[in-house]
Amino acid sequence: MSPRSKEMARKMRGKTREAIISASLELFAKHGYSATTTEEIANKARISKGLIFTHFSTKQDILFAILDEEIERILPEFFKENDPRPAKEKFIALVNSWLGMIKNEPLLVRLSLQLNLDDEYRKVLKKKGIKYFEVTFARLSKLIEQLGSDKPELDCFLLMFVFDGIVANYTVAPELFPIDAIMDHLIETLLSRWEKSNREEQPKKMWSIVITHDKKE
Amino acid sequence: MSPRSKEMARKMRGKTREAIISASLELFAKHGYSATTTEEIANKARISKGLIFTHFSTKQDILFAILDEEIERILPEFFKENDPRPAKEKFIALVNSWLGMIKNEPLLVRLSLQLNLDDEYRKVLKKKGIKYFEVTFARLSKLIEQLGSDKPELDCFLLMFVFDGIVANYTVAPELFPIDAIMDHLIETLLSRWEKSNREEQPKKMWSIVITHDKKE
Amino acid sequence: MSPRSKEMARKMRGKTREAIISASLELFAKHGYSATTTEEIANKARISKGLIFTHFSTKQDILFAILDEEIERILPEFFKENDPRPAKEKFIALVNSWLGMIKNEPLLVRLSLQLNLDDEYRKVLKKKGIKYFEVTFARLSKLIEQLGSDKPELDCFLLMFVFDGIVANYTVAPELFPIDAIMDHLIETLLSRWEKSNREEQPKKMWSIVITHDKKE
Amino acid sequence: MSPRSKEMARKMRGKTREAIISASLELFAKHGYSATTTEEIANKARISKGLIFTHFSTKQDILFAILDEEIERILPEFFKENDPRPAKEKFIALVNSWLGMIKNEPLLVRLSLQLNLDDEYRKVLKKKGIKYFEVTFARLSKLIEQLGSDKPELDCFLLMFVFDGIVANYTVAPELFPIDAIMDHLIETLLSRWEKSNREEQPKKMWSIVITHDKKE
DNA sequence: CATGAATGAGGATTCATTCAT
DNA sequence: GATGAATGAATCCTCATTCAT
Repeated sequence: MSPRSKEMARKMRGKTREAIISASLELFAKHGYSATTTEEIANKARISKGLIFTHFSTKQDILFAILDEEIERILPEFFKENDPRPAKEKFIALVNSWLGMIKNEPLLVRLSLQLNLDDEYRKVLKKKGIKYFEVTFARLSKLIEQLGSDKPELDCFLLMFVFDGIVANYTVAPELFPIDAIMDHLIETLLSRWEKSNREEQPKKMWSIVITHDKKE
Repeated sequence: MSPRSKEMARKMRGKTREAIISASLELFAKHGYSATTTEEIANKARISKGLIFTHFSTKQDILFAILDEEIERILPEFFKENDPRPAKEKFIALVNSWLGMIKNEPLLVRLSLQLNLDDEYRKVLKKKGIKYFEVTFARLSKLIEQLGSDKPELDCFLLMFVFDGIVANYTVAPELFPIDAIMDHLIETLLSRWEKSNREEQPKKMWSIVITHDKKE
Repeated sequence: MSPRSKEMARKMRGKTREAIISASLELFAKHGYSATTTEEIANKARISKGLIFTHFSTKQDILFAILDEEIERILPEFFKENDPRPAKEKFIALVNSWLGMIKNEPLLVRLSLQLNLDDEYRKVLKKKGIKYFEVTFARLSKLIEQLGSDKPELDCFLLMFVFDGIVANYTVAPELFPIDAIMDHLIETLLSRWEKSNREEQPKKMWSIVITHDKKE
Repeated sequence: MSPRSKEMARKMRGKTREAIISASLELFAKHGYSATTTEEIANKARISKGLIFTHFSTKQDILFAILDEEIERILPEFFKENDPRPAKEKFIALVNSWLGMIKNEPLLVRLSLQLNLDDEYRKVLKKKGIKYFEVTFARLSKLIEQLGSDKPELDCFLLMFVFDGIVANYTVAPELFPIDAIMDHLIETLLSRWEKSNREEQPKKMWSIVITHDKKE
């Protein structure tokens, strides 16, 4: 008799929206954004194709919503300022939260990595995530410096590469990579080096890159 | 047709084929396989759309040809057996050749990483590259062990993650990442640790992962 | 439900119905029937989309209701029989009421003209308005004859063309066309000619159509 | 063996383009732009749906091409300057060419009239046809003045209304309207009036518009 | 071999209409 | 009656692939 209450309607919309985003995230992450069809999204979300477009005006908008909302949801963790703990604890906490993010949101980080490999979407990603990256890099390298590294920026790049490597491998086949042990091992290696590097001489350069041939074009 | 013109034709075909593969590789690597159209390939290769299909029966065949032929072209380097040099030299050579591959064939490794992130193509990739991965992993971890690592497999994973991280970043924006210095730094760190690890006690575990919340669904 | 509330309901229904018809008429007339969506109608009528379909079973039914009810509302004026006034007064009254209709119901006549230009809807229109047209034509040409025209049918066509021309122009940009002056001028011209044509000789044919080229197809 | 010659290819494209434009013109004119589907166009043009979009990037582009190219093709006739003939001949020639246009290009003028009734497309039409209208109006009213009319602008409007009325009726049912006779009659009426108006007094105003009721809203 | 016009299945998006509340 | 979420057929448009030349 009475119309569906506003409250109810809003709840329905929210639920559907969630379903679309969740289905899209999984499909985008696993099959790629371009290769995912709106029909697949509708099927996975168990809704009709048309309903998608009452929530998002284009397929691309779903992607942007994921980036905006989901990444927003993930990031705050990295921005805790005024952490009073000693550098080492903060460093370990940061690494932990990073690794935790990969474990908790494998689809999101997998999608991010994919988009980062795409000339078109890397720009979008950069715009949305730029502060995150810069702040993280700045904070992390400062922490590393406080921990005794003589080359904090190189160590910082190294960590970030390792994280991307983990994303590239663990998120697609978690059972194959003992990432906790690997990270344990890396962190121990780094911390022990940094502790020593205060007292010790750096070793000489022991190797160098040899480019065997140049890529024609 | 005289034999000569037949040969000419083959050479032309070879050239066209090369052009298609080269154009496709670049486009696939930069915009993704799905997002690349055959028209874009034809334009970049400066041929007509139809000609593509006298060389490849489907778009997917171009991708497979890239994987088969190009990856084949890159890999042999890693399979030199019976290298008489000492372990450290061999290790450094291997790392070098790996890094060289990234620098020489950024498009190829970028594409490989992309495909690895795709549920469908990862299988294809695995089929084609499986021996490469296993052999490399086995050989590398053995080398690492010989160099004194007490956890050669973890170190090996670490190195492979770093390489994927380099691919994920350097191949899309080479100017931003001083990968030589970073690798230098990593190798030094590892080698110096391995050298010491024979004599020294391992540090206690200093950290651990804490998963803050589980992903619903 | 008490009779009173039933009546209320009918009144409400009537109001909603009116709102739908009024909104539809404006949108159909300005953007075309096909280009108008039910959502636009609902928005303009300030009701929900679903409510439209408790009053009309299809979008086309709204159009038919407009044609049936609104045109019905407009037409009776033209059918006053037994008007005892002299022919000239009746003629002027008819022209006046016609012009008044264009001014009072620009949307309705604009929509009618549009539908008349559409092969599919012209039939519908014809069915609904056929008597109107025939009766008007018959009556008007008879009046014109009484006023002294030697070619009452041609004059009648002429008048009807002018009216359509007015609809085609005035209803979309009323500020640009001084239709009163134009009609004044036309009526004077016609009346003065008819008055004279009783006494005078008709002029010879002074011109003729030359079709310069036929449309290929 | 050899590829289709450029010449040949261009001819094919041109033919297909013509077919699309011709089919679209007919369908747009008869069923309306919005109500015409690309599938109908393809069917009528006897081509596949996809081929349409190698010639026009959107359905709207077909419409614009029709307006640009076809109207361009029709108009020059009206712009012959420096016609040395006397005013009356020029006037009759202009009316003739106008009527000829309606007879030769009924679809085009019918479509134009339709678009003129649409708020959105009237703007487009105005932009494309603006000079045509202004120039025609200016020239025609000047001619009419030379022919002795004391109200050349009103007569000019009148003529243009009649033409729109002809378009609105003749183009949809040519068999019903003896437009040659009607125009004959109109032109005679006008010419004879203009000839007399030099000598005679104007008749008094014999009628006036009475608006019976104002449109609500 | 080479071209590019042509095809048609498939993908994104729209929209009249239905339905649970 | 009233709402607006939901549906799915229809529509516009894309693109891998074919084919006549």
